[in-house]
Amino acid sequence: MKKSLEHIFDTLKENSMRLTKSRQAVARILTSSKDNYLSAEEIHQEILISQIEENCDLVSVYRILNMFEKLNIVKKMEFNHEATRYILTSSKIDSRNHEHYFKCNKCYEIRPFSGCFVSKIEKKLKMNGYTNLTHHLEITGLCPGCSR
Amino acid sequence: MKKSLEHIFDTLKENSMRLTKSRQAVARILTSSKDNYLSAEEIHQEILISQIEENCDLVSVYRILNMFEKLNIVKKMEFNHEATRYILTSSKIDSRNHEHYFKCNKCYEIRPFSGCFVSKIEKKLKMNGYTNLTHHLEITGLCPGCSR
DNA sequence: TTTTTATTGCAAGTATGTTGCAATAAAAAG
DNA sequence: CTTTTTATTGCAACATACTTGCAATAAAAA
Repeated sequence: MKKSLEHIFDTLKENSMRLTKSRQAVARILTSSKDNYLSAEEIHQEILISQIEENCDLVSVYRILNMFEKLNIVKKMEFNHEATRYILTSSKIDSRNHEHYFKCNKCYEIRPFSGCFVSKIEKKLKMNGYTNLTHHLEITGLCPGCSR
Repeated sequence: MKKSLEHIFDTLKENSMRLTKSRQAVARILTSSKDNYLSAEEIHQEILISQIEENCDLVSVYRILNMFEKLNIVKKMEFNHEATRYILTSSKIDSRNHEHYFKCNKCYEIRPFSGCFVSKIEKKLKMNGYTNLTHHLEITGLCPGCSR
């Protein structure tokens, strides 16, 4: 926890970005929340709730998150037409380099899964002249806990 | 072409929906356009361009498309954070029951591809207690034509 | 033709952002 | 430890992709 917060601060310094209260607040929420996938709106709310002294406009949260993405501190996760969610690149989920997720429709938990079957399809496409391929896979349903 | 247009009109009658000019216009664009995936905005534009006498508010296009979806005339395709696209359920693309698409970033053509590798993953998940599974896969890049 | 009521068009609202610009605050300079 | 510089912020406004309420209109029934 502490570690990744310090890491974010270091990254900001290395890129000569100012260590403002807003940036500290966003970083703190990202590293301390039990959810590892948060929307800008949720981060904004958590900042408001957690500490009265701290304040950060939603617009700034968006700007900070976009900057964090450029600095490779967070990764954007776009689930269909929902609000973009942000995940720390240093998190367990991302560090294993998962690109695919299962999302429960009831508890909203997001779980990554390993094994990318899509690469097989991409291989085929490449052989047929397709280039610059990227993909996005998303499985939804009910997780074991919510299925009971 | 003609056939599917008549088919839409029949479906409306069967469900005692009025055969209004707006609905005819949307149906006409859906069945006659060379694109088989159209957004509400695009359908609206094509109506405006194609025949001066016909007019249909964008709001109505949305309402009509939502109704068409309920009557199983069209299917919604949601590509990431882009505008929803609508495809005729009677189209070749849909009738083969493809669930996955390749979308070219240059010419914007959407091509379905067969073979669902994802079902293997879903099988695994089901064995582990997951239920009500659905998935969405999307591959983007450059098609052979645009790669040259 | 008249009547009924489903449908439409307009205005306004919602969600999820982005952008311009003056005010503020972080870091550098003195 | 002030003052200065300029990056950052907050507010208002704009953008996109829709949805909703309601009075006016038009499709179908009477």
